Amino acid sequence: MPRAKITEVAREAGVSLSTVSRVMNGNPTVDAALAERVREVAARLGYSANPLARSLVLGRTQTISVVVPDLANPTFQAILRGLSHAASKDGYHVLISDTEERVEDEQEIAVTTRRRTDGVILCAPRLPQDELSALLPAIGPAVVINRPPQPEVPTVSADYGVATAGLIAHLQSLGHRRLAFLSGAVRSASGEARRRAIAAASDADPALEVVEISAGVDFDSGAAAADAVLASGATAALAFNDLVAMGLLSAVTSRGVRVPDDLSIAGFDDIPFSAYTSPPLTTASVPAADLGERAWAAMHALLSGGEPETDVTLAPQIVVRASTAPAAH
Amino acid sequence: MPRAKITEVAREAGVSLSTVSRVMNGNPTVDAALAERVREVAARLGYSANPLARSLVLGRTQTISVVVPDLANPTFQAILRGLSHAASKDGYHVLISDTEERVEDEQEIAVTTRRRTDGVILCAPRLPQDELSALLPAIGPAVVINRPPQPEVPTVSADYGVATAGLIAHLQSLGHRRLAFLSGAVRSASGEARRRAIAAASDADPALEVVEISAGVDFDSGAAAADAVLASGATAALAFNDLVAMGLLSAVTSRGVRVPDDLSIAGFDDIPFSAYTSPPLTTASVPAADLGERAWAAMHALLSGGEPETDVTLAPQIVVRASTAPAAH
DNA sequence: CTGTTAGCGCATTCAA
DNA sequence: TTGAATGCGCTAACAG
Repeated sequence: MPRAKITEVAREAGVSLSTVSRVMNGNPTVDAALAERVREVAARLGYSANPLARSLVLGRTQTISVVVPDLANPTFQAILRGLSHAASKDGYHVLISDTEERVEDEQEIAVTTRRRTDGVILCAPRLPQDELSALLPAIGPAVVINRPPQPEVPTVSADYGVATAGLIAHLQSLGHRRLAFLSGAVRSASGEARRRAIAAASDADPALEVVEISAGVDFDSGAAAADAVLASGATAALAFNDLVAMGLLSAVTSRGVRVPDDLSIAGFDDIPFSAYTSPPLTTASVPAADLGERAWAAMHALLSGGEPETDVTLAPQIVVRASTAPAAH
Repeated sequence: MPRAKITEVAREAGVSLSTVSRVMNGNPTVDAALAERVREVAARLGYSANPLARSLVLGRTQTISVVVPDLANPTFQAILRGLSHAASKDGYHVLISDTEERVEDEQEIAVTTRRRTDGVILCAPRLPQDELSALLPAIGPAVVINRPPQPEVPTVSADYGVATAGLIAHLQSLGHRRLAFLSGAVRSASGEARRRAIAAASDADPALEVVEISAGVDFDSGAAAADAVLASGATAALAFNDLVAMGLLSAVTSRGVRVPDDLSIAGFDDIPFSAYTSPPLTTASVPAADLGERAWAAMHALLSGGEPETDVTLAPQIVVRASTAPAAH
């Protein structure tokens, strides 16, 4: 597919290539008739400027990078979808990088991908803060998703703290006093937020007991934690996310434990299927697609010299479904 | 982040920029000692070649485009994941375009994104064949997913025909004689394959009756078709995909119909959640991530002058779970 | 083996 | 208003 170049259009239209360039970029300082002729020729030749050459000379690519830790995770899928949708509405393209949970590669991947784009939107929940701090200046403009506020860099996050508090309050109102918390990824940012909220709730109500059980972030690790949850004597479990909750739900059910009669289970995220488990899952609904959209909005502001909102926080909504019920006495 | 350029490295190392270029590209015709010095300086300055400039001069970007109709669809998510993983292993980046089901924009989106990359992998199940034929030459190298074999262009597909046949055979062996088929997207390629397989099965067994009920491709359209399915008198339903099956399952269950006792339901795809509905869904498991990987393999071959497999077909596997059972007498 | 030169395709000074 | 140069940063002929 040999595409027409600007010189051919210029020659065909009998003008210089600068004139063609001006016309194509809508520069009004071109004689109307001439401009029309150029447009005609360009249309006839199917010409449009080579984006690569344009990128090189203009110093911008109209493309941004999105770095996610795991494309298999429904939450990141939703973030990506919201992001992609919003960016394309503004005429931007999206280059995607899946780090596949290799935290040790995250920095290099981010830096590498950044060189091909105008900025990076980073989902790196497990990257240590000091490394993040070191990375950010190297990849700016950047927007960070689901991390605490960062200096100089806009942040867009769901508030896992209030989500946790809300879920705990819900469980307490149901009479639960002993909770199992399936902590997910070690040292993840949102994990810390959950932990702090739990500590606060414990402080506020001495009758509340929360036993932390370490688990992973996916379905299987939820299932694997079933015995530990059952052994803990908790009447309700707070899972790190819906995937974990579903794994736990599946595993305890197959052990003959009835949910929510014998054990209440709540998750985080409200991924698409959470409404259709049996019983449907009580969860804190994280507006992931919105997160993606807001992240783009911040990036767009950065890219166009505007003032981005610095630290956007979206409050998850507690969605009570059927996996939580009053504590058995 | 002003990055070091090749001229600075050259100056700093006291050599010409071509020497630096040679060293950076591993050209062996450079004196070992000199090369070492250059590498040292490059490392010290944190230099690496600007990919944009490289792309312009080399005529390749090390990036490919993936065009999907809907990023919210688990199947395309899985394809994308497999693709992204495979491509990144080969040092390629992935630019993603979600056409958001706007078939009328698919061609322009594909052409536009193609200009920024070295090729496009196209998921466009609903694009009419004549438009596809017209599009393909304009975006080559291209690989097409889930469409019939195309001239000149490698194709990677799941065989929805054998999947349909397998599911029907399964249902027949269970004693079902009257099936409801929830046809999904009008004029989709895989839809045609399903339809042909149904026709073949009907021809082969006159006792088999299949009533086609038109529905969409998502959960809601499955739910919306519930009444029609129930009214059809079918003892089993074949849904266009798992999403539709789940919608149907949910809706009929809430109407007091027991699945699978009163009605058997089967889907297509085996999306991650299909194993966890209640009852778990019988479905034809489409290896979506593999599809993505194979599509990349074909593209990679195209890009490196190799011979791609022309028409890869992956056979879905019938996964019998609990949503199908013997027909009630 | 190394340096010089010429583009890749375009936007943008600067003159005219 | 238009055209002729210059350069974005790099690779690859071509000489030496």
